[in-house]
Amino acid sequence: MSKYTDQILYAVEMRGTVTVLDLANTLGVSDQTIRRVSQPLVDSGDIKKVHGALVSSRTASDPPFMARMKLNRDAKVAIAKKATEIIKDGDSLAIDAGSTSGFVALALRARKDLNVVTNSAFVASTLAGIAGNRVTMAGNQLRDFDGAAFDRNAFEVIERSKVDYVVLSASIVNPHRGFLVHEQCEVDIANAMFNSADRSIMAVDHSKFNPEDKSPALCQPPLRPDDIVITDRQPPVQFAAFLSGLDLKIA
Amino acid sequence: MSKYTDQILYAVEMRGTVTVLDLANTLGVSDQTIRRVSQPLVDSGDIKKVHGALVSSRTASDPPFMARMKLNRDAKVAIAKKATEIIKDGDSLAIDAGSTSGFVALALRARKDLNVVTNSAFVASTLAGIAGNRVTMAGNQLRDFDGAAFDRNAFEVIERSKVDYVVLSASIVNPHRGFLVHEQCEVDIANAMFNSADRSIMAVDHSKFNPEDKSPALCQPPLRPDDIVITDRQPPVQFAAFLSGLDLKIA
DNA sequence: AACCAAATCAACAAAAATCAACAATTCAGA
DNA sequence: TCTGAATTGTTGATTTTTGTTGATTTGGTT
Repeated sequence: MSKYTDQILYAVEMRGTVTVLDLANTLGVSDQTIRRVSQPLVDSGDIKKVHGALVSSRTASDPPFMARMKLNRDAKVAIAKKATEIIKDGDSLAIDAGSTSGFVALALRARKDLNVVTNSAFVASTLAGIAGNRVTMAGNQLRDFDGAAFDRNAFEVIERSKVDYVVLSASIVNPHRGFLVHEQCEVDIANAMFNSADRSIMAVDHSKFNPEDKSPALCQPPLRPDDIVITDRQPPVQFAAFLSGLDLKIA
Repeated sequence: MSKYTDQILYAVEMRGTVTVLDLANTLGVSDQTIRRVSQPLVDSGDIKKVHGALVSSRTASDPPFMARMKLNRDAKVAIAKKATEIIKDGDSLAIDAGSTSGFVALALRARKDLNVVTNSAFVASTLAGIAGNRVTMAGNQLRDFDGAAFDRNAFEVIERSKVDYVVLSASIVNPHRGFLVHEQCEVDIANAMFNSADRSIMAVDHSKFNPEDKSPALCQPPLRPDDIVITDRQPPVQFAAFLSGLDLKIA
């Protein structure tokens, strides 16, 4: 039993399977430590081990929300880690329902005493597990494919909140139109969160920076000066003007 | 017993695990003091100690959510599987926030087009991922250790629902008093769900059938004739009278 | 079969946590 | 004010854990 045991068990149960390197990254320790600490868990049959990863010894047929989170996983993990360097214990924050935000929520399990309001059931259940956190789920009716709520209750709850940070995500970044998503309801929630927050953190991986992309999309609220943009690679030069004045962090 | 004992106990119970240095920091004393003061607590078994941290050793009646998910896992998996034989695609159901219910939710990922209302963020995010499901999260304010909601919104949402089945769980089964849980708010939610449902499914593993257990507890709503009880072993003979008239299924 | 990259393992050095002993501090009661 | 018990911080020795390095194994590919 080590101080990492609980977190390893949680990650394995939650995701069905986690690579050793992934765990090492999120817990901020070396891969060797993960191997050492997980050895007793494997011996006692709590979890199983395959080459490269730890897997839940439960019936191996339930990769929940995380399955969809495979895309650009490394980039998102890095971005999420960066976000935890900004957010401190005890901070209050709103988190949207994007997949990158899901990784931020997982990484934020390393923080404590957080005040969280989110419209994503995944984010809510991820962070509610940490004793000391106060988590508020905004909304009742969940969208089927990602468990996010966009009903009236969601807006009411968000609008009566006041938070230090809002963590937002985007599907596309366009040098002229800004951060874009596909659904109006997502923009509306983002706006409500944005207005409740002192400062915004926009988390987008490099694949979203596509100057050519002309697909129809809707604009997220324009960021304020000194709002934070976290990404995993230096964005193309076309975005220089658009990003000037923002606090760009490369994970 | 020192002036810090309460604070240490509180911190450990709240957070599940706290590093010694962390505690020293927040209490404004040296690490050595924390070790000295926590030593008697460790000796008396109130908390446990690992290298670098103190961890909660809460007894089986009230462990953190994820720990409970490990307890009697095989039994719960079997029970959950049985539940999926009763519940068909397209059914509507309410699910409470017990740990056995968490397994039922995982097993129900094999069903589709379900209408689900639950006050557990874990259950909600588990089932929201399935295309075709309509999932409603009842409640906004989540309890920290298991992500369950018991606020007014939870009751409002449940009370305006109408479902085929309610999946309930219990902490103890007593031959005279019935199915018991520890918190009044859990009973209240169970009652609300019970009243919204045509038929109840009570999911309890064999370890809960303890005729001796006298620990204080509150009664779940009394089941109606032909309501279903799923468990993993034939209950002791003392329960025969209590279970008569119910539809007992052994997984 | 041979090859490569990634993962694992073993072993040692570095870092962190623990423990024991002692000095400094607090504070109640004479 | 003084005394002595109890508590706390500090120091250095000891133990445990962790990171790193390099050799070895594994899984997959040509």
